[in-house]
Amino acid sequence: MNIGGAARASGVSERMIRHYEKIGLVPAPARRGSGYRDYGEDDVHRLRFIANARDLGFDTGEIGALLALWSDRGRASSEVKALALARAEELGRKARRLEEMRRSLLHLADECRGDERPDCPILRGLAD
Amino acid sequence: MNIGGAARASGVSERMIRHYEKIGLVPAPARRGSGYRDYGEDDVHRLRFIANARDLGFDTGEIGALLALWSDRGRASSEVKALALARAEELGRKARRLEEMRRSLLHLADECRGDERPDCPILRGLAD
DNA sequence: TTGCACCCTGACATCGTGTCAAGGTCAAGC
DNA sequence: GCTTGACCTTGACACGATGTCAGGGTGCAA
Repeated sequence: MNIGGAARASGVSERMIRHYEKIGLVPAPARRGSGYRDYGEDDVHRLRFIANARDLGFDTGEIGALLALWSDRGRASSEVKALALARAEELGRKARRLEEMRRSLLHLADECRGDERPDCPILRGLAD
Repeated sequence: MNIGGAARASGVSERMIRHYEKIGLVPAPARRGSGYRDYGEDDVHRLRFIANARDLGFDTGEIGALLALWSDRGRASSEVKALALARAEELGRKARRLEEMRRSLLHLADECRGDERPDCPILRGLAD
């Protein structure tokens, strides 16, 4: 399978497939005589794993760790669970931070009449 | 005031002050004979405004718009309010997305024993 | 005068991703 | 066999916000 097919099958863009290859997240595939990359089902599977992990907010370092665990038949599930829980914790922190910013903004907006007059507590709040 | 003083007074790093100057978010300040940038209170005030807006998650484009409204004595507060509400809405979307990712992860982790055995539904979930 | 803290510009790095350019390859249809 | 269009190759530039480093100039105090 060419890179375009692997991209369609995995949901990872060609650009990112080449990128993941460069940073070592996926192995360099075999090349045809033409120089074209040649992917198999295993490669696509690995790419889909990466796409899923990325969609869950893991960064490339964490994905690398997960892939290593995934390929390691002897790993303990506790390692994976620890990674997942740490990631969940961080996601929770980020979500709370965003929610806090949102409340601050809504609070400011609440006090703003939103009419034709220039007076606006939002700008005053930002200027403090 | 030199750039270091402005940085300390505003909470914006020297690096970012120069950056904001380059992209036009703050005016180029006067220079001393030595070439040193020379800042006044107004500059610091503007930088603090930027720091606050940035902390609320506005990107530089939005901050530029807010600054223009801030400096415009005749603006209608409705414009500012619209920007703030749109930003709040986007923050809410992001927070919900993070929360959703977090729940997915916790759900996977919940089904994982987290012991010495290699069997792990988290990895199986990622591989789908 | 010496030394230290400060300033200047410019460049490179990060991270994930897009896009473009210049060129090679392949398969289908004529 | 040749043309055409879709696909592949590498490399480079870009974003946005920020850090850091290098090489050199300035200002002030002891």
